[in-house]
Amino acid sequence: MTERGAPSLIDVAREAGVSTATAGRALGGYGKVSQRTRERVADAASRLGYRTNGLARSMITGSTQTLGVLVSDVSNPFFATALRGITDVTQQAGFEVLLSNTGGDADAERRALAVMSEKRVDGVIVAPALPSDGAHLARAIELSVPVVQLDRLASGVPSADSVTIDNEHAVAEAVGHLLELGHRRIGVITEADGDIARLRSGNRKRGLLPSAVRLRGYFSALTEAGIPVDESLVGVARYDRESAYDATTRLLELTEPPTAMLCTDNVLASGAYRAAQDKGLRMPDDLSLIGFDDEPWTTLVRPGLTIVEQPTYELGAQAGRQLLDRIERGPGRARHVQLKAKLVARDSTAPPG
Amino acid sequence: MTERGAPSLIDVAREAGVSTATAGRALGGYGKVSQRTRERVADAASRLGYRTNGLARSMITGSTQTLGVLVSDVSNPFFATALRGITDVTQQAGFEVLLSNTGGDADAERRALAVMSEKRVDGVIVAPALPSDGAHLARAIELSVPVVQLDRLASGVPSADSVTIDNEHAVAEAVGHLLELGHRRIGVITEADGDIARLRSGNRKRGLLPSAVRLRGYFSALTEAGIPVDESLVGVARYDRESAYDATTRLLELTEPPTAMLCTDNVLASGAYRAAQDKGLRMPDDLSLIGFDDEPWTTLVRPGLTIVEQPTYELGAQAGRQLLDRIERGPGRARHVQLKAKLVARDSTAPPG
DNA sequence: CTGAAAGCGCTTACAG
DNA sequence: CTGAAAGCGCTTACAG
Repeated sequence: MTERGAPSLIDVAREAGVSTATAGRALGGYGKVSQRTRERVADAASRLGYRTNGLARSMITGSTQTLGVLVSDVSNPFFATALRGITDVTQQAGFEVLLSNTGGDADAERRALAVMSEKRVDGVIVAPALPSDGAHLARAIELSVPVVQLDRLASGVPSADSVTIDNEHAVAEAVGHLLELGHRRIGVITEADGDIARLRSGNRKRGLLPSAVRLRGYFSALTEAGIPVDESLVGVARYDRESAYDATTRLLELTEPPTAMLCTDNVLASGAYRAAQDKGLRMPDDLSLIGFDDEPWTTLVRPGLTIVEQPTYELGAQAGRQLLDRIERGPGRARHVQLKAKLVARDSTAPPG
Repeated sequence: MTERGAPSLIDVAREAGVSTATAGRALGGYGKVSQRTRERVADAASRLGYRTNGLARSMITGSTQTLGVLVSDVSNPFFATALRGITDVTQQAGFEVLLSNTGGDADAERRALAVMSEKRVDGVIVAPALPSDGAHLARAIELSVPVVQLDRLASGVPSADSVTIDNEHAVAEAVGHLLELGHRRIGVITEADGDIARLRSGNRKRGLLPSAVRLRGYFSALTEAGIPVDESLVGVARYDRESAYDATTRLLELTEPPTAMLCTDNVLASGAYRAAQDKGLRMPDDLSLIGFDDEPWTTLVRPGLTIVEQPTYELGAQAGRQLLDRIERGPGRARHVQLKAKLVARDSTAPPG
């Protein structure tokens, strides 16, 4: 947008009768300028309708005051809320946010990261689409673009900061709640793909989607309670409502259906809730259900949904703070912040009927 | 992020044994280069780990391939979904999106617009926080930053394109639906502030928030049906669930309460729905309710909520297309696209009990 | 406090 | 097809 005849610092300097260096200092708030010339320059600038060219400035200062945010889908309430947390914190500090939707596609994420890097963002917050491969993130850090991971940890990026929730603990609490109520056949709806057997045996913290970490939490909570895991109670869905609906229906049609179910995510929970409704089940008598995330609908439905409440906004805000901090301090030992999620018991859970 | 020792085009050129002009042409995909040198330059670039400096490029080409988006709150599902529409269309065309939350504050919007303008965005999509004053938008257009208005029309910006829905028609349909069912005492929950009397008499299309336009639609639909407007049935709320809850409760406690209600927005609708539930009213027998926007919860609750369905994603996508188009074509007569909203009747509306 | 000059890293006419 | 030179609009040492 270098429009025809947009005034430059040269024009302002001439109008004010000073050098461009002085004009720049007066307008940019750096260096020393006398009160008088500052005013004279300001007047000249406003007379000419001068706007600083941020591109030129950034090229010299090495800072664009711009941050990149990479998520799979802003229209997902989880990311929308986290994003609000990010922007509130970073705008406050004078940074703008460049947003990219990856659609959960690792290649799209790589490309977007490259573009942001060419645009010289000062740092990046990313919810890695494919946590198992963080090579592109590691490369960004090498090029001295600070990276903060949000909601999930990629493997192969030892030096990237992160903000996540304690998923294992959160799920343990949820399963514990159901166990206390007396449930023994507890199902789970999850988008975790891949090899369940390996997931059960493994114990790495990185490289997994939250759904997978939560699924593992489910396995270990049951195991610790001495309840053998029944894989027919694991309903794997794609990441959408419809698929969760189908997976739930399948579980409910088992000859020995679960008396309670846990969903590893809010999108899946809404599909599951609907499926239970359509099946004609009364919650919590016929089925206890636990979802994730405290969205408005969870208290609007009857019964109100028992959920694992994530501090979603705070997750984003914290990621923003960490990135600002990292930009200020420069490279260093990675800091991993883990926020607590907590169970909010409502009316969709009760002892098995 | 001009990190120490990041290779520049000069380094690549030297490594490849060509001039920087040639290196630039080979890497940037402009001008003519022979196959052989193109390869040689590409090799040199990858050997050095070269990344184009987009800042320098933009300064010369006059284009940043970046668009600004200004909304009040990304965590509002309406804006989140519209934003997804915007980014899908514009990323596809090679543009990135700079996002700013104004919190509905006109000053914040002005500041954010100024910053984006300094960062030399190629254009801007904005849902004006204060439609009654579009002076800053007009100024942006003068500086040749194309502006597309989303969801609402500011006054004083004759040359800005826009994408909105036909609110008057949408509301007329909703009210018509209730009238057909036999309702005569129809309330409304709205965030429209200001002077209701003036709103009723006026007929300008610009300068109003969607809520206000919808409220006016409600007035005229009733008037056309020969039903006198009862201002005690107009529940004015701030823009949040709690306030909508209170406003709804107030209407329901009238000695002659409405038999049906319309909410001018999804946030307000969720507050109203809850209020009706808490009041112990059975919908639709005791009260018919209509909301806005087809959000997941509206089909999860019982009864399912009758709504005015906006093409939210498409609203954003269309705004994106229009902005791209405007950037390509340059200034010209403003184009105003109006999308249709449609009534989706579900179970929250029925004849008065 | 102020200015002349150099330079950030590219692309663009202009020649060849 | 390729190169030398100018220039985009700023900020930054370096002198004064």
